[in-house]
Amino acid sequence: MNALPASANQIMIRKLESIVTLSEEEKQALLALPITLMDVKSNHDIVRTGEQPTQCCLILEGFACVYKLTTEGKRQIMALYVPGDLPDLQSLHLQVVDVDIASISPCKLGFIQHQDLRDICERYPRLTAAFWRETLVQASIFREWLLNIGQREAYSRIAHLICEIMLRLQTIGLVKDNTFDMPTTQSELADATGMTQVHMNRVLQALRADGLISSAKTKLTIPSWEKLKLAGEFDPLYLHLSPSRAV
Amino acid sequence: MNALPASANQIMIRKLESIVTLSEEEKQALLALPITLMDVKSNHDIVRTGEQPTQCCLILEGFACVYKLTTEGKRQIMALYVPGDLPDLQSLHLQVVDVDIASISPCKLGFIQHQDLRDICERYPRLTAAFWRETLVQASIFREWLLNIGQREAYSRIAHLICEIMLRLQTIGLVKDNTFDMPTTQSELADATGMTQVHMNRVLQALRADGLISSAKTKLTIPSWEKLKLAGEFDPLYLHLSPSRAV
DNA sequence: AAGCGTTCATAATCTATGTGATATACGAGC
DNA sequence: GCTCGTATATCACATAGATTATGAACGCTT
Repeated sequence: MNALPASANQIMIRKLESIVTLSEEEKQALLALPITLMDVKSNHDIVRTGEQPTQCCLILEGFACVYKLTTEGKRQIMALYVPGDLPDLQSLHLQVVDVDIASISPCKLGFIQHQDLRDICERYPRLTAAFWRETLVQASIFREWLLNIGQREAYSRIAHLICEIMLRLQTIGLVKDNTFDMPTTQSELADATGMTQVHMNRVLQALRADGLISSAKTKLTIPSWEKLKLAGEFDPLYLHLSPSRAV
Repeated sequence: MNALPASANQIMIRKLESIVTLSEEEKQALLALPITLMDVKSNHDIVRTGEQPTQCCLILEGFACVYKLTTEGKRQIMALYVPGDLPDLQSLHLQVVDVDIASISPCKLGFIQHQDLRDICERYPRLTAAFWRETLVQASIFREWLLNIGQREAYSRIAHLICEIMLRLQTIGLVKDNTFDMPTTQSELADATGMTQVHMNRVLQALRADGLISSAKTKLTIPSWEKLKLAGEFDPLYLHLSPSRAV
């Protein structure tokens, strides 16, 4: 654990402002929130099923995910988390964690004590609403993933997922020239979309062949947002972004 | 809309008590909450995408669901709601509804004004936590459904869904002799599990042949909870029931 | 009691996706 | 520059589940 730079709080503020409006006073309060930093390697378990955390995790750099395993060892990734996200905000009110949360790339994390969050929420009721709203948006994303996995075929399913990640990265300023860092393996994308790595590979190639995506190392470029959006039937309403951020 | 009987509030209290503990004072406050009653027929839209409700819906009798449609008209049911549930509690903090909510059987509904909920939450902060927690449990159920649809084969997928419904009905006292009312069509179950009605019919017959379920009209009987639980890999942790309710 | 809509059941055929195996490319450390 | 581990790419083949259709059973409504 290192010393505390101001930027961790600012990343959280920027994220919250993508879904709510904050007053100057509320921002000041958030800026004063103590955040403990930690670096983790790729594929590092951050929170495990059954734990009862006393703090929440904030992603500052890198990608993380929540997943569950079936008894046969199949893994479902239920969400991908990008900088600004609070993957286990739920633990503030659900004592026992029922999922595993892990990094899928090297990550810089921040940890915020539950007690500090409770205090700040008590003093600024609109922050309660803000954090609550954040958990509701997460739930909304789960719903959309259910639609995606349950009803869409592989091709548009992947297109939809890429649209979502791009838009979420955009709101925190991590997209430049339609290009962003996507440090996910095909295996992880497969586990996130309920398909096999082999099929993921096949379909990614189809998407490349159709000019919907192009990649170099972990950088992903979207030549035509409109075309990808169409292929993925993507409607960003479910992300509940502030009016200024909606696409 | 009819007159207000006391039972609507009590159903909500019973539901909340399955996931949190309430003080006498908090229960009194909930009992005083004005709830407007309404009866709706089967397959009636309760809330539609794009609406901005000023009230929340409470299921008192019957089953409801949230769903979304793809552009090709395929429907994914993302959740089933039973008496005690608040299907659109999210609308308290997400202005625009991004799903459709509909009854799937004749329902008795209660409506609670957002403002009344906000007032009661302000006066009793632990009720804020209770309602927030309820939305977090809903999110947890979405996550489990993702695992179910993404990774489990049809047979255990259906077994899992039936386990969940039975347990949720049990917490509000709607199961007697391992039997409960399940007014869902095979088509709706298919849409909830990401499969076709034809295949749902096949697999339901397999479950019956294996003695895991038996049905008469809309009544469903579970001869052996343990066997069904095993078939569905069912672990109720994700429902976050109060210790006394956990199975 | 005839007619109509809905649900359930069943069959034949088809296809998107899974399985398992292997090869190749890439990167990190020695 | 080699070695090992991990990620990507391919292939041949298998199958769970989709699709399309049709008939029977069961209320409702007229």
